Amino acid sequence: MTSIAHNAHPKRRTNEGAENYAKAIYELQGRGQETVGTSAVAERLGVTRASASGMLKRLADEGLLEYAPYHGVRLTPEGEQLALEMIRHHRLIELFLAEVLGMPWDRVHAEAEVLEHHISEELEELIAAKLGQPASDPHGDPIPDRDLAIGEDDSIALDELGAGERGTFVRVSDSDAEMLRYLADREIQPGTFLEMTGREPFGGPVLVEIGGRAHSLGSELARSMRVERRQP
Amino acid sequence: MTSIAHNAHPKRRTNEGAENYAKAIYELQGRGQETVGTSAVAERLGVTRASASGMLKRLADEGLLEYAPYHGVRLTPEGEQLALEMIRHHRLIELFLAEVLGMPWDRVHAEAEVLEHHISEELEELIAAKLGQPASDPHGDPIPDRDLAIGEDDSIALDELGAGERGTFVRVSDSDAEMLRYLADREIQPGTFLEMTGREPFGGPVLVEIGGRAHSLGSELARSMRVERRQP
DNA sequence: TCTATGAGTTAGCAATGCCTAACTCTGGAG
DNA sequence: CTCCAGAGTTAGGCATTGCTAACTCATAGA
Repeated sequence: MTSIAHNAHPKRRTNEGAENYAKAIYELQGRGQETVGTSAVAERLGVTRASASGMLKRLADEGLLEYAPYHGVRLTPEGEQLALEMIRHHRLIELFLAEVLGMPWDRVHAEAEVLEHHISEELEELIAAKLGQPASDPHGDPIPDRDLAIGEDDSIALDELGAGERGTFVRVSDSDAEMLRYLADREIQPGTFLEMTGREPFGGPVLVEIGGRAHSLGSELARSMRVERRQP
Repeated sequence: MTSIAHNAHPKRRTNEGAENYAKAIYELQGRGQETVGTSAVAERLGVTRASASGMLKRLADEGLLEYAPYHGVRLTPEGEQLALEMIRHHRLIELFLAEVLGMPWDRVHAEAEVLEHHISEELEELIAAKLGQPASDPHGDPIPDRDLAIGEDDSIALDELGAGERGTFVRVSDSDAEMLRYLADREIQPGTFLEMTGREPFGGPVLVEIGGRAHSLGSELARSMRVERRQP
């Protein structure tokens, strides 16, 4: 008699907490080797400092990060692998939802944020295959490959581009749906060439020309958009 | 300043427990109005009786089921809605994985079991649209429609078919991967016509003819396969 | 150097959901 | 009608992950 529990969830050890923290820390760490503070992690994840502090301590015990009390954390190689795995899931899912199911650009992030923790390795591979092993998601963010290698990012904020300089818009944060809708409405997508024509002072908008049309982009937006400088 | 926590998970109150219990009870209740026992629920979900007992009490407090201590539970209309919502998710996901991503028949169940709790209403609708609002999943199970109405099931177990009777194989439980592989190997799928030619006594195999070929199917399998009797 | 302030931590509690151990109830055999 | 076996429940834990309240630490300004 091979009676099997119909809906048995084998060893569903919920790694979701660790996965979210690892991803948040990875994104906050940036290129540098700087440590990340408890408050920054807490704000990013929308929890209190106390909650983050407790969690960071636990994740350090698990070997996912180096933790110097009162002095911040840094991911260990294992922690970084975990973060990259989640980022790969997230971006593959975003692209899949947009390409295959036609979900609007500004809504894929929220869906991917949940699903990234629940797809199997097999499904990840099927999605990647369906999309032809893509190198970047619909927002222009690079997708780590199967071995979790990720291209170096030499982009700068649009904000940092000098007047008269040209560049290619490469990506934008995927987490602000309003910003994404604004850009989509103006047909500004990753890959677009642009020229910085000038800027208003005192936090005023940035003036760019894209495809022959002049746009005036708010300073907050100009800080979120990443561009690759084009040498003249 | 509309600073937003990047990865904030709004009100992620984990309904997953309730969803799994509701689904299990729905499936155990069958057509009838009989109540379902604590042990049956516990076995189905692979938890102890004590765990199930506590959970049933809590779900009753939440209005998902009627609970008479020592006398079993029955879903309330709200509980049934919840169960049907999960069943719709589950079966749409199974079909989607098989049709769109080419995942093998015997592996879609496990993946759907997890994902069913995590897709948004919007994604559910996009999947249903992509599949053309399908009426049944790859195992032949009916999919509740958008309003959660589900076709009445007048199928019987293959086991109950008399010798010489004919029928259409309509579905099989999706939860035993080995059984599914066995059937797939023999090209026996929902929709196939068959004729019961006889059976061995004392729990022996059932003899059926399918597409001109004779098959001898184990009694456990014959109890899991559902057929619609064909009037001569 | 001293201290206030903000960053960080600890303590104690809550909700979910599972466990084992020990109890009680129900219903059928005698 | 009684009693017992098995079904069901309660009690007491543990792990996860969040919270508030109250504490400590680090450091920059005076």
